[in-house]
Amino acid sequence: MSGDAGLIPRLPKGFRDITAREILLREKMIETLGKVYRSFGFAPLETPMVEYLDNLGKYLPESDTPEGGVFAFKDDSSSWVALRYDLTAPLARYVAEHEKDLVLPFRRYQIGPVFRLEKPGPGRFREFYQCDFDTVGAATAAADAEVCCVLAEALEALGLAGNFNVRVNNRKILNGMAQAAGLGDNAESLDRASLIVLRAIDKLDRIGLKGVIELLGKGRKDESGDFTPGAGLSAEQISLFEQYLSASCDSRASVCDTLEKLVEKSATGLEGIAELRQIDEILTGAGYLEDRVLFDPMIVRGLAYYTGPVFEAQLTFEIDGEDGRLKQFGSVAGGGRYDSLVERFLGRKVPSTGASVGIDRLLAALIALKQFDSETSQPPVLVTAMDPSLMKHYHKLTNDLRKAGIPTEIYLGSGGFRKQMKYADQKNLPVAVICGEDEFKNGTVSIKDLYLGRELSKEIEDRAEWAGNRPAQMTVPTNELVETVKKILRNTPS
RNA sequence: GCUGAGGUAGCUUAGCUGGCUAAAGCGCUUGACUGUGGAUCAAGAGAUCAAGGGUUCGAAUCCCUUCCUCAGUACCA
Repeated sequence: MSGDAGLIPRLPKGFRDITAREILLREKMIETLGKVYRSFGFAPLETPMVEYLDNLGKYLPESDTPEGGVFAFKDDSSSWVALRYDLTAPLARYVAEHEKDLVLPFRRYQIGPVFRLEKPGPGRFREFYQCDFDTVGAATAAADAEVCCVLAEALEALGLAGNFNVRVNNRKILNGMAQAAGLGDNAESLDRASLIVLRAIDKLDRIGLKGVIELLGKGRKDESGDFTPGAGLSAEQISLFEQYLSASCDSRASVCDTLEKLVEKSATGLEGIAELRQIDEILTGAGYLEDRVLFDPMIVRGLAYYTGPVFEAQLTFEIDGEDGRLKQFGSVAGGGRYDSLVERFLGRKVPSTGASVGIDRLLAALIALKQFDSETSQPPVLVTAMDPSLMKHYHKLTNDLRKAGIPTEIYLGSGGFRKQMKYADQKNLPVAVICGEDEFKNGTVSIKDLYLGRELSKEIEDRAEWAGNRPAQMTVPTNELVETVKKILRNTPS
């Protein structure tokens, strides 16, 4: 808020700076996820952050201006380009463009930032990381089942075993319900009422059964007084959906049985059930039981391009929010089958399925679980610069430590020795190496264990004892520097 | 997008029925301590009270506009 030069430094809305600790944790996560993806045969791919707007499918039909939700601009030839808003649309472009060279089914994973021009919220930013994996050109339920396996393995590799479940539903069943209720009999495009119904079901966990039923009927007014118009269904139609909504997710088989009765009049719906049964069979055979993968009729997942099974991974624990309230993490990954995405380019369907892990929320969860806490990188040892004329020597000491694999920095700031110690303390460094005139003359260095010193200071009241007796400090011959520092670091909890 | 609540030193806040030089804690700088972090003590720096306009003799305080933040809600590939 100062801006003395008249220019106010500020970050664009919805973006954030990410600092060391989080970056290191994220890199570790990415490494883990990549390893799991590769173990299933997915190969990494990188596409650029920018694509032509029409390739992403985000343009307004009448004008050539972009639809909301994307960062778009014109390039030097006045073509509209946009920052990618997910990794699936670029994949479709890639597959269509290199169709002839690819061996199908094509498996790839991609990890990187995506951008959405939306209202940011807590934990929701306009730039965030996605870790996608997809299988392109595989139409069978085996490919869908595998997506569930990858998600389960990925979350377990991150140390979340027992703290998550993967939930599966099928868009064909949802569409079948709409048909059974006499809403839209068009399996491809949904009418207005069906849209509202699907959105309402998606909100079940947030607004409750009552809220959903209000949305199926006339509409719903929320706490803030805002009114959302409903689908305007008849009492009869609503009661059909009520049965759907009260379906629990016991065993996968029983979910299929329950839903089958509700959609028995819809061919699409029955198709969806059949697919789920196949997925169940494969998962069960492969040892992915209900403790890891559930069938959940309430999963809807956006409304865009999904054509079959849809997936969502949820964390099942809660943590204390800053305000003391319990906070749920909710969905950390999602995906589904999309058989029509490549069709825009090639004119024929290319059956594809996959999912995306949202790194940022997962990272927050892992931090909350203290999963990674002690594994951040080693903070550096500080070589202090007491006597400027010995700078050469300090660089030599620094180098010796660095060559021994110990991260080491040399003090480069201004100010006296006292300030240097304070610097080391404030940065929470573990060790300070001290070499003044005296040490240098004797061919020694002094090494201070700052961690131990911090502990000792709790007992010491007296300044003379603290400063004068040099607690937690030892002087050794210069050639013992590396060994001594190593020994101290071994005993320092990080 | 809609509804509501807010923006006062780096941070957390007080002041808000208009009235001395806008207050405190934490943090920061310096010294006591000329080669030693913490603790203690002392001194100091730091705020166009979010921005712009209006009412008034006088505005952090009242009114309008914009921006930003927070909560809920809508949309969301």
